Amino acid sequence: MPELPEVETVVRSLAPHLPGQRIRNAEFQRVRLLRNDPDEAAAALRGRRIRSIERRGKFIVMTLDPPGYFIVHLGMTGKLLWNGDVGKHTHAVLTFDRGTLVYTDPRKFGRLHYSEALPPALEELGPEPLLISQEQFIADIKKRGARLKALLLDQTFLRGLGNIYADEALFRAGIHPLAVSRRLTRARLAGLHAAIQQVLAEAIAGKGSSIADYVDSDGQRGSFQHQHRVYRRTGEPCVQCGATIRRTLVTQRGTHYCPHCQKR
DNA sequence: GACGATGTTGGCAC
DNA sequence: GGTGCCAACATCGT
Repeated sequence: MPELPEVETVVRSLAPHLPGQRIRNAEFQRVRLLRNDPDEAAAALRGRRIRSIERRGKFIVMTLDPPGYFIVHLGMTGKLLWNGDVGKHTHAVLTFDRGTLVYTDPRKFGRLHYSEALPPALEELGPEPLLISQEQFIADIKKRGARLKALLLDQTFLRGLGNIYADEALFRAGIHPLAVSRRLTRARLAGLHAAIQQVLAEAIAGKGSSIADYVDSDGQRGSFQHQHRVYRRTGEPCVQCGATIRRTLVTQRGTHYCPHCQKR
């Protein structure tokens, strides 16, 4: 479900509620997505305060006081709901003085993790796409020989892009998803850098894309799905040239592109 | 009812 | 070390 713009939206919707609040109680189901023992995680969280909540790539990091981290990754179908309903797919509930934080995830691809230190997966993330300079971005890509879309999805290369925004950025830059990274010209890579930053900024402004069930912590859907130019538009006309949008597979992921606007 | 698709990523093979 | 494939899971559309 959630890529950078969706996770950013969830974090922004939680920021007014969480910082400063003390965790009165924590309850976890015994499910694979919790990295800890449920009882140990609950015991570790009880009594601690949330000092801050921030996004790192697609991870949500809550810094605690006394020190520690509670880390959430929403996977494909994870939701963090403020005062949300507890249901069949609820795996965790944190109770505060002034509300509850409910984690729900039907497919269980998400991750919940209490940790004393920042886990390696977070340390190994690549740069933030909204912060990386054009020069650095071009230099990094020039070192790699992967197909460009696979590289954009690699979180250790760049943090935060997923299937939707990789397709949308490649379309805006006019680059074929199977293009070999190091063979692209500097000019085209400069265009890709700009396209990534534009599409992410616009998607954040639209509060993310709600394809099926994505919502922020207040249960609000995003609107950016209405601005998608290629993602899930297979068979429809290209908004730029009218050619028929195609779908193929790259790294087992559905990949949408315009065969006329995105030359290899 | 079966089959294939779905916003992710980590582990394994080459 | 870089790259690519598959599995983990539930649900929905054809």
